[in-house]
Amino acid sequence: MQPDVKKRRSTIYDLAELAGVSASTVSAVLNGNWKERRIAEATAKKVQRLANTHRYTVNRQASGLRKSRSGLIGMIIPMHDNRFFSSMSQVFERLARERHWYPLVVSTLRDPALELETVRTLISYRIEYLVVAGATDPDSVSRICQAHAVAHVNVDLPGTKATSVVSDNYWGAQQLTLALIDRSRASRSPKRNKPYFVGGIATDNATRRRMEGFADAVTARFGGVEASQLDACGYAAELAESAVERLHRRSGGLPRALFVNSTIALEGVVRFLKTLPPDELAACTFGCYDWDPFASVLSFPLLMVRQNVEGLLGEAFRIIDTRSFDDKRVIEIKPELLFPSQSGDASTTNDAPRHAVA
Amino acid sequence: MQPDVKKRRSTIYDLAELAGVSASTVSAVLNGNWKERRIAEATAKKVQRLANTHRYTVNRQASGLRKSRSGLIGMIIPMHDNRFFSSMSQVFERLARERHWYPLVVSTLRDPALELETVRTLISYRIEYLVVAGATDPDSVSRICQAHAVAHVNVDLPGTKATSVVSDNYWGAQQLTLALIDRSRASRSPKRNKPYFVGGIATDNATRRRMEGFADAVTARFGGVEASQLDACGYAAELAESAVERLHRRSGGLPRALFVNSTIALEGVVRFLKTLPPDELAACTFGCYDWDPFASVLSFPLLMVRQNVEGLLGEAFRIIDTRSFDDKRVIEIKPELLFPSQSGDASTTNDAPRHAVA
DNA sequence: GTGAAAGCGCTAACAC
DNA sequence: GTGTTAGCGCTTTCAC
Repeated sequence: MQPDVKKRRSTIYDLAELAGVSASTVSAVLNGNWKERRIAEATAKKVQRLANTHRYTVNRQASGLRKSRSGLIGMIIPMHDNRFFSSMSQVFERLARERHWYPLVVSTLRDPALELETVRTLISYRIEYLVVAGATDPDSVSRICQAHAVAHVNVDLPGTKATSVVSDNYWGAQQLTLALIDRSRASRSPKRNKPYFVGGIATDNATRRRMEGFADAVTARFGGVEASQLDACGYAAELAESAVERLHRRSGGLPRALFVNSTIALEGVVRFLKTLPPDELAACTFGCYDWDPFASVLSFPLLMVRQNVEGLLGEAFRIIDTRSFDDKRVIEIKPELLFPSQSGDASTTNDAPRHAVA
Repeated sequence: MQPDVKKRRSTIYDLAELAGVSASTVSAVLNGNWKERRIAEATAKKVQRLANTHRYTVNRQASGLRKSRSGLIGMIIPMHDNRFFSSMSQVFERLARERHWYPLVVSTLRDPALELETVRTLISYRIEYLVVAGATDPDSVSRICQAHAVAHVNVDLPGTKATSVVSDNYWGAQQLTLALIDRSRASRSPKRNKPYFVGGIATDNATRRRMEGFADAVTARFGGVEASQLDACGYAAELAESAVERLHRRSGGLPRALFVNSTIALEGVVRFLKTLPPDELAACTFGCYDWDPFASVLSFPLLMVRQNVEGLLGEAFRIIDTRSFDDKRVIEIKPELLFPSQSGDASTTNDAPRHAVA
């Protein structure tokens, strides 16, 4: 098939024979510990030269087996095709490489069975650490890892059987809400003179914490909050679209401030807003608990909250570095609040479609 | 550290001892080939039970070493944090799993040195196949792979030393341009009565092919095209922003149709468009050679081209499946043209921020 | 119907 | 300054 292929990949034995030395000498040279073994520089040079010309690469299956170390660190995520998790992958790789570990990122599609199977396979490849990000069932993953003595950390979604690092959703929602209120203009209509929250699922931990942050911020500014101000209508764009349409109809206009609980919900909201006359939008201040570079070029100003991916994974690696796996604490990392002027800043760094550049 | 850990992971020898059989029997049972070996059903059952209770998992470093097979298939991409490549990862994983290969996706940050080092490391883990996606230097990667007899395919950016699968940029640009023209309204001003192309870098293969497609489509409809209609101003949003601003000033308004060469350029274009009165936008038909769900909720209709990720990788796997690595052909895959109504369809499936769901 | 033994490629303790 | 040797955990051939 492939041209120029050598029948067999060369091994340290091949090199040893060619160099007229033993395999252990070759091994020492190639592992860089030949000085301790006080191998002659000439021998070392000769072996290195041979390794280069014969394009030798160590077989890490073999060396890993021998050393009972693989050099691998794994991370499972629900999916690659998502802004948040793909930036997790990017940061994870960097942090792993800084530590001379080889990063393995695999998605599990929010399928509990695939999640466990994937973890088992990663373990069978003898990963040394595992980051469990956004898992549907972190505790089952923990059970498997514990049975195989694999150190691990939960990220984004907490579990009870390992240390977890999650976003501080309460704080983020509170800050976003306060900023929205402080930038909004009062309305003469009492129904419209208050902020509203839309999107998400009330039984989700994250949505619940955000609703709490929202409610507390509203109470701090207005002395109270009503149930009708929060509509955890689900994440789908269509649901958010009709939720805001309903709100608009009920209140006779847009409220003074609107807290949208995700970019996907925001898509629906924007679809509805497009049906309104532009000056109506000016009466309302908009915020989104999520970040998207494109959202910053919408026709109205938008406050956004961006999860602190560096912070989340930085903390996860700190736990790994210091081996404090068994605190079983939940560590919260504050997200960032982005104001309209800065919301698009980061977009230039990542999405340039240089993939099609020759 | 971790609680409940057993000091040593169990091996087939442990199971063999517990079951009172030999390691080879255990191996046969766990590999599912005990019927051929005519091992007693009772023995098999007993071994399987023991394997379960002791949470045995095969050591794939060891079995891979012995079988000289790893079960691993690798893919390198420039980065995870990008719509196109993250969806490549997603599709790649699915296609690999369908074939019972374990997928390894690693990013190389468009760093030629990291690219080669990553490939070498993947090879040292004994991947059996490699998909080289969007590489800066595919031919150097090919040389390494060939030296180690690793079968591989280029995707997105072509090379000369292995079969390549790329997007049909010419066709996509041509279709987008024709659709733009046919949906646009004539302008009384001659300067404005023609389509313009903005964004990208003229020396990039992809941009060049798109410019050719654009030019041919314009020529087909208008009988000719002028150099001033194409401005490969670069990918950055700011560059596209000022390019369109310039065009607008020069022509005394927007042209009848505008072809924007990437979503990042589109961001800049939108930023400029926001400075115009809304009715000016109605005079122009907009298209973007790239896809983003958020772009579909902009205040004006937008045609988009989406790369056919399934098609690209489907073809790459077909090449692997049929072992036709050495055609060294460049296979072109047609992208999809999305009209305003359908442009947002796919957004609901992927980006739901369920990552923060408990 | 099952076991013994060799060996995949490498590392590291020990020998000299 | 370098070689010998054992063994990591597994698969597979051959033996009985």
